[in-house]
Amino acid sequence: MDSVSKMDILKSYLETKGLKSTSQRDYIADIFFKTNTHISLEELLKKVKRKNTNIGYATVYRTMRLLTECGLAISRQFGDGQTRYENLPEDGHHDHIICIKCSKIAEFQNQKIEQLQVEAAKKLGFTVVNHKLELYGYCPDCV
Amino acid sequence: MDSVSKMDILKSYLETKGLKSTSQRDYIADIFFKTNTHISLEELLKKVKRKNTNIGYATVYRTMRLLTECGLAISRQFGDGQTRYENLPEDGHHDHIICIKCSKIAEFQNQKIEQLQVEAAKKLGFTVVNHKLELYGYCPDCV
DNA sequence: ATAATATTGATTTTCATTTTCAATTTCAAG
DNA sequence: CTTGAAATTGAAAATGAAAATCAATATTAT
Repeated sequence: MDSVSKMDILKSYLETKGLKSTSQRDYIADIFFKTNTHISLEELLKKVKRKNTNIGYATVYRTMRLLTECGLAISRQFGDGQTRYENLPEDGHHDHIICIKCSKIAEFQNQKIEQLQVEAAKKLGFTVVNHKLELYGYCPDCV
Repeated sequence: MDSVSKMDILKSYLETKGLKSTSQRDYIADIFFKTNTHISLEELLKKVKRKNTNIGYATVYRTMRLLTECGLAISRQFGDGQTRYENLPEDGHHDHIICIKCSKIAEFQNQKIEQLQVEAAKKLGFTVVNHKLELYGYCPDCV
């Protein structure tokens, strides 16, 4: 199972840093690994509190920093003043389109674009490993 | 001259919004259009104050919001807690491909990709104003 | 020139993030 | 199974960039 191996990566990271394993960290990480969106700390805390009322904001904050440090989470800022954390997608890649007025984020996939990227890179002698594509504009509500 | 036409775009935008043209806005925009980096408000304010001590932080802030709204600036957050503004490149748009080994940066343009982006956005009801595309991979020397 | 309206800039407010600290928990060694 | 050093927790306070406020000022159409 995927979340198991992610948990193992976390455990290894803690060990090498001389940090301790705690029920709070495990719980927060487990919830996060099951998310599929760009989740903010508030949102994650809310999810966590549903079953575990005692966990505080600071612990979620610190756990997400750890996950980011060991590469299990990607912290992103889309311009709405909130840091959001992205769980590593198990399968495919997606790109983002961000509203420059209300900061709404939509995702899309386009195989043709990915293919053209590889071709454009090849023309310059580059081999593409990874990419980041963000479109900025107006969402349907803000046009 | 390019900065003239950018200034024209700004002027048109102000007009359609019923906003007024002021010496501060013109001055800030002019300075910004000459930048080549990802500049923060603090940095821009500092540049602006060199010749025009009376302009305040708030005005720079508001001017950059305007420039962002009309697509003349791109606001970015790299994770250091500061918003930075990127000036649109003078000679049309280009994307970047970055070598993950030696950090060499090459630029490319691809009209077809841009077109597909607009289409992908339209499917979601978005109107694209600008975009950021970064490819990461190996350059010819590092393959 | 006037009046209506927008802008300015110093300041304050807001709010997400980060730090602090006393109480608690973990874990390796005895 | 203890013990104790060291890390963790969570509530609360501090931080600081971004956004809002407001009286004074500037702009623009008439």
